[in-house]
Amino acid sequence: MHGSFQRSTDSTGHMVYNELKLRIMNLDLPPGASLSEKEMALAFDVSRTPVRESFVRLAQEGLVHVLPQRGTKVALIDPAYVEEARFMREQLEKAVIRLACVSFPEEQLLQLKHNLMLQEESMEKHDGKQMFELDEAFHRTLFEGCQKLGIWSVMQQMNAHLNRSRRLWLNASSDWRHLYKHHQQMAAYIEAQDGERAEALMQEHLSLSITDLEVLRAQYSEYFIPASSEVKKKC
Amino acid sequence: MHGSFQRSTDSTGHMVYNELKLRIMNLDLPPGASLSEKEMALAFDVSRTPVRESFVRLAQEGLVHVLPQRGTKVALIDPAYVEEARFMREQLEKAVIRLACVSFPEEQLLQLKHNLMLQEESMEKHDGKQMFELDEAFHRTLFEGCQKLGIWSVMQQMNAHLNRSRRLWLNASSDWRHLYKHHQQMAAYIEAQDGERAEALMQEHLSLSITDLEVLRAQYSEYFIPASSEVKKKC
DNA sequence: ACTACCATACTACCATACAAGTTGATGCTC
DNA sequence: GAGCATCAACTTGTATGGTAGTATGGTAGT
Repeated sequence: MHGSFQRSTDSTGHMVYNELKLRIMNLDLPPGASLSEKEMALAFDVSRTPVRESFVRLAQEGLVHVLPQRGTKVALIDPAYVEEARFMREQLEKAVIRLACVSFPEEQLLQLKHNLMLQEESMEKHDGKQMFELDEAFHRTLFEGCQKLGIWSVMQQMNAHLNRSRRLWLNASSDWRHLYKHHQQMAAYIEAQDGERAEALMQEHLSLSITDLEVLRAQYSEYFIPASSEVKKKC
Repeated sequence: MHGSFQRSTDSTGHMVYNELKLRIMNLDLPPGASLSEKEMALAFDVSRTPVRESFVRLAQEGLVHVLPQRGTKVALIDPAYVEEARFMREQLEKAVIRLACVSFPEEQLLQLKHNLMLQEESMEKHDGKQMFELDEAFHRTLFEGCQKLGIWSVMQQMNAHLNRSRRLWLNASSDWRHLYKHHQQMAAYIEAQDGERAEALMQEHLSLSITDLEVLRAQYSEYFIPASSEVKKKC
């Protein structure tokens, strides 16, 4: 899904797409930033065509908004979508970890444990960026072990809003050790096949994702869509 | 999401995209069918550029597969994805109808009842196509009432595989009256705020989606990805 | 009859040129 | 000076030509 099956580095178009997506998710291209086909074409030293292609892809994922004859902007973070994404993850991850507690392949279990080791290292180095990526990888492995990678893929799309706000959150302070302990215990519950406790833990774990959303909205107001109900979302 | 916020009929590219997507979901363009930028450009009497754009969009949604320098084909239905989509819908729709039983706007409730009336009419006319669309609209309204339309949108992407197989199913025989009764009872449970029964009913309702999947696979084998584990999916 | 090879007719990909619309500033009119 | 028209500098949208890679079918050689 999402073209993920195709080599991502094949064509120029895919390279530009991957690069832009990376920058957007890293907030290197902040929400609301103006893009331009021509400008990007110059920066990447390619023609407008592959750049335009990547814009189409990104627009399809809701990461940018193309305003005909007016310009292309990085999509603002929509608080409504952030909550929806959190809700979606909660339901799906609870169901998945329950499956994992019934049966989970050895290979992915080892991968989880290896991931946990790397998380320890990252915490010691206070490497927030890597910690974020390991967190992603951990949850992804859960879906992989349950043969639900397709669901993970489409979830990532809605996560575009949630993850960017989490990215802001980690810039502030984040209690990584707390999340790490959760992950560690999840792996233990899976091995012990304790679905009940695992599901409850997952719910608690994901609740932390947006606890401080209102704080973030106040601090980085220019990155979010105004809550006003009369303002259309397509800005 | 999915560019749904933009006028769908504005540019030539969007028109081509919408038209192709419609034909694919209606199985008018069957799984495995070969497309061609040039051919489509001639058929729609436009240049290759907007056609190419639409291919990129469709590829991003997993509806077509673009093989560089080889051609573009309508994606085969992946049985694994069909099951994943069913699982995903089950989890999310169960959660949503539970929310609906706590609080549900009057406007959407009326919409549900109106939809049910139309379903009766369609059944009398034995109009399977319209019945299918009304079914879609019914479930969509549930999400709308719970302010979870974003989730509905991304779910539609994974549903591309599930819905096409359901489309095959309705070509055979389908017990629409059974599904209608389910829908009717759901509305009743929502009004009575009986979340427990509503969730159970939803689970039963969605289980019917793929009961005969194996039969379909046998009957329309050329539309599905071979189950063989050694064959790569990217064909 | 069979195989290796090569020409041809496709394909998607990229670059470029042109068209159409929006925005904002500038200068003119009142 | 305030307001309006006009124009210039952007933007994305579309059309087209050329390029490289692939599959196919016919042909020459065995």
